[in-house]
Amino acid sequence: MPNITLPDGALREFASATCGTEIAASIGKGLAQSAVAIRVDGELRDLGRDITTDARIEIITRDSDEGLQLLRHDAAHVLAEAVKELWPDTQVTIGPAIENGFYYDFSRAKPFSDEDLATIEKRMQEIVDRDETIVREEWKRDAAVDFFRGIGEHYKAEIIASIPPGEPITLYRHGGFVDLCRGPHLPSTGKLGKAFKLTHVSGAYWRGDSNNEMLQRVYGTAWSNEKQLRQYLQMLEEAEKRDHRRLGKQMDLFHFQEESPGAVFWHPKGWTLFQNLIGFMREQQTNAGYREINTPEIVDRSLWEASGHWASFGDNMFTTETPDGRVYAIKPMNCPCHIQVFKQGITSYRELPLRLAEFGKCHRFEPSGALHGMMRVRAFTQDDAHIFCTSEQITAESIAVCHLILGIYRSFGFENIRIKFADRPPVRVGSDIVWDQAEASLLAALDAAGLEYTHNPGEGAFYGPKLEFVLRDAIGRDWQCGTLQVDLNMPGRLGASYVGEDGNRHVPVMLHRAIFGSLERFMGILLEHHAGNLPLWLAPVQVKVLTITSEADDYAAAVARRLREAGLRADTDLRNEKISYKVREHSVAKIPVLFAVGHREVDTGRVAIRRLGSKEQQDMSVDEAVEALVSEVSTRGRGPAPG
RNA sequence: GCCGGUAUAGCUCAGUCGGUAGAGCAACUGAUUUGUAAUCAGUAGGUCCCGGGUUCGACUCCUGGUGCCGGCACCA
Repeated sequence: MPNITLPDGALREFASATCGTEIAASIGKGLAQSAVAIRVDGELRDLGRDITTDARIEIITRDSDEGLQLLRHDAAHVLAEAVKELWPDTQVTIGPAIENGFYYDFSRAKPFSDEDLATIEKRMQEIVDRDETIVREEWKRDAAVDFFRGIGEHYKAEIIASIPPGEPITLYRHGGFVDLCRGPHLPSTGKLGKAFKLTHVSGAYWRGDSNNEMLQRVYGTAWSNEKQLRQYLQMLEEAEKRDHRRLGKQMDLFHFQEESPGAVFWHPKGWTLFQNLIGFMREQQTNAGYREINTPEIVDRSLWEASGHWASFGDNMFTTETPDGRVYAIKPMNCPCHIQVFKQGITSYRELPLRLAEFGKCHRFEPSGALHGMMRVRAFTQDDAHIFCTSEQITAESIAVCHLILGIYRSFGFENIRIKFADRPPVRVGSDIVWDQAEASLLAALDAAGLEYTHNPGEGAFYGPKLEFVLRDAIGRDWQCGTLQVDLNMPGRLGASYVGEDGNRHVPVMLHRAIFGSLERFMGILLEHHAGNLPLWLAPVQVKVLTITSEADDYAAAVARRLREAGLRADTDLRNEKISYKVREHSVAKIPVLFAVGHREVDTGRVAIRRLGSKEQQDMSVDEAVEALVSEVSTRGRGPAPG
């Protein structure tokens, strides 16, 4: 006679063994329909599993985040069932729920085609219509391995064999399909509903290891109702319109071409924007006590051998051999060069922390498949800096860096920044004591700054732990931009030292930090974030003065001159075209401010102002307009104060 | 690098069975002097990604590259 406690504290008594389905039904018809699983004393379970003892429960519905995860997981199983029905000799492997959907990896000789995708989706629909009961079974390990080997599912057998002994093996069966799965699952395939769609196919390595064979992955999206599915597909369409590669063309900012894969050809407007980013960062850094330097782009291989990069990343460096037989690497990073600057002369502890910054152009021979617009390039500009300090100064400097990074991101309109803390990797240099200290310093900085973060175990650099500041592109792909790394290795390796209070030489700690990370990547994300509608202070062309008749040509030119004299980036459009044509064209080009001038404005000394994205017009004197814009630009990016 | 897809005018894209290519926009010329998201007419524009092959003939078929796109792996 189990007593069941509901989330609101209500107690219900059931005659004998009960189950989630029965409990949900006893509460209400709606709940019974939207129920997908049940949490019993904290453990997620199938609705149909018996509950024989007193328990605190919670019904998981398809509308909840957890329910949606289960729905997506079920979609993966139904996908696998469909594929097995259509092509029985295909082997199944794994199929988890992911953000927005699910995938399943299959092993088969022939990759899936787009036509196959449509066929599979249709069959999945049939399986949903069949409403097959999903049955949970507990198996013994060896029996399960034998079973899957027996039916030719060698990947499944391998997975089960690698499950630690003692852990329960559960299989789920629906229709003619059986899969190893921890569960839970929906009661039947019909519960999946119609709100799913297969989206694309791709290759994926077995167990995520590029030494293994490549499997065929099918991706899909799934939602709790069809309205959500429609909204998601619509969001993808909208996101495509703000793809930075498309905006780059539309706004005439940059291009790529075959002769230099992964390298940007900057056009005048794009380069203006690039310089605006650098100018802003330069000002912020100077205020934060950084000093700017510049170091060579081509450096003899011996320095890279000494730093350790030649051994670890030699294959990913561009190199050049000169006629005199020397081999140089085109720098993939600035750190070794910054240490050379630090090493000049003798540094006293009184000079620490010493913050050296560089807008350094780096080249990395990235794998061809990694290239992606401006987000992943082979030639890029880092807003790099290295802070040389004592170990006592790590935490304070780290806090300052975190504040600087977040304040700057906020200036560009980014509010939701994800921070990842990556700690010691299996292969690393330095003693555990030193690592303890480095990791603790970063964590202390995060705590002191009151920042939330996720933990990325084992993902730190070989020389030290790091924080990664991650921004998201238009369609939800994450890109690391800023970074803060504690390096207790390289300064010593390259012979850097300072004279301490005790008169002895000590090896300084080096903090690596970048805020944009790569200016190219940051600009890509910035463009997508604002859909190309850049804030006034960043826009390459801020004001366009449009004439309505040619009578206003001289006046327009004079107004544009006034704007430029006030420090604004302004231009005229004197063409013999209708005003609506000009408004459209410059709106498409994302010019933030349009001034229209005709005979009325000439007579009164005023301008008709139209802001991008608005249909409203404002009438102002030229003086008022210039003042308003100058004042708007001067508050550039200074958003709400941090904290 | 791996799996799949793809490459035609400045841009977006059509092009059937193998018979040397077309549209819209942009550009250019002319007309129009216009009041807030496309005025009209005309002109010009092509190594159909590159190399090799099959063929009387290749944008089209085969083959080897390269770039790009979507993933996977990688990302100091």
